[in-house]
Amino acid sequence: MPELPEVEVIARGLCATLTGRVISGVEPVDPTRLSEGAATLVPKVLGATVTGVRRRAKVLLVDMVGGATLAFHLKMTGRVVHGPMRPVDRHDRTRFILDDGSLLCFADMRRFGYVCAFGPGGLAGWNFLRRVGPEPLETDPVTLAGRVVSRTGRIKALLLDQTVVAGVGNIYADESLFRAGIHPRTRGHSLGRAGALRLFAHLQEVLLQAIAENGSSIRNYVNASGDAGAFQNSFAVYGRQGLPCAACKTPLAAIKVAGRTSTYCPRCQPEPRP
DNA sequence: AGCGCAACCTGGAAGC
DNA sequence: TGCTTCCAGGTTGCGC
Repeated sequence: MPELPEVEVIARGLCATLTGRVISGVEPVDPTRLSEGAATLVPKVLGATVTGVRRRAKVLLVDMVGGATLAFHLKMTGRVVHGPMRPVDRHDRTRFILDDGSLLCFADMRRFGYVCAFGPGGLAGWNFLRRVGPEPLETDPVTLAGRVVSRTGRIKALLLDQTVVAGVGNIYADESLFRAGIHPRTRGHSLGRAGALRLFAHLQEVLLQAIAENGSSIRNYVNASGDAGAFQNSFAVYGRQGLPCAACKTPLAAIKVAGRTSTYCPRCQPEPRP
């Protein structure tokens, strides 16, 4: 499940190999994964030259000469891989043929993800991106802390809320809460300035470490070249229910918060006072 | 505002 | 072996 670090790694990889390439063909293998009909989407990108690839929140953005942009939301199982031309695979959803004969393929087993295209300037009007909160790696922890200390909701829910802070999913929410010693059910306003600052400092640290390790490969994440990441080997809590805490050996516990499984250490992350 | 829950999907794992 | 059920989770939308 690509979160911020995984999408960032994909974007950096694609930026290196895709910049300067021209989109010379589009194969809408599964048109239901397009945000609009192929008849209107394809003309926005066909013949366009790629100027760069970047990430905003968990969305992958391919910019083109003239200001058009191709956007991919990978959701749970989506992947975008650039490589040699090959036959259509079972999970291929949209395929882009480039001027050097290579293939940019959006594949997604579970069909949650989607592709959209925006004409010049159109990206700014995309409601999804307009509502997304600040980038955690490009924002001062003081500013980020200010966005949760006045809220009454559970901190785990706030971290997952893309309008509060962009790009955080279940893995990095759990990992940063563990590092900060904060229970996932703690309310935003009871974190205190110091607690919130500590949390976002740890969030930045864990995101940077995950990017440096090429992201986390669980289920089927791969980067733009099809390679797995390594950060899953560094998980302290995610997916480790029942295993001993690395810090204190207490068995890690799992509870539901905001409808998601939250794994934490009952001793290092004590229950908030009600 | 916050929270719970269903829906969207598929495949792997666990239970019977 | 073969069936059913559960679970994974990003996002939206609905109701309380």
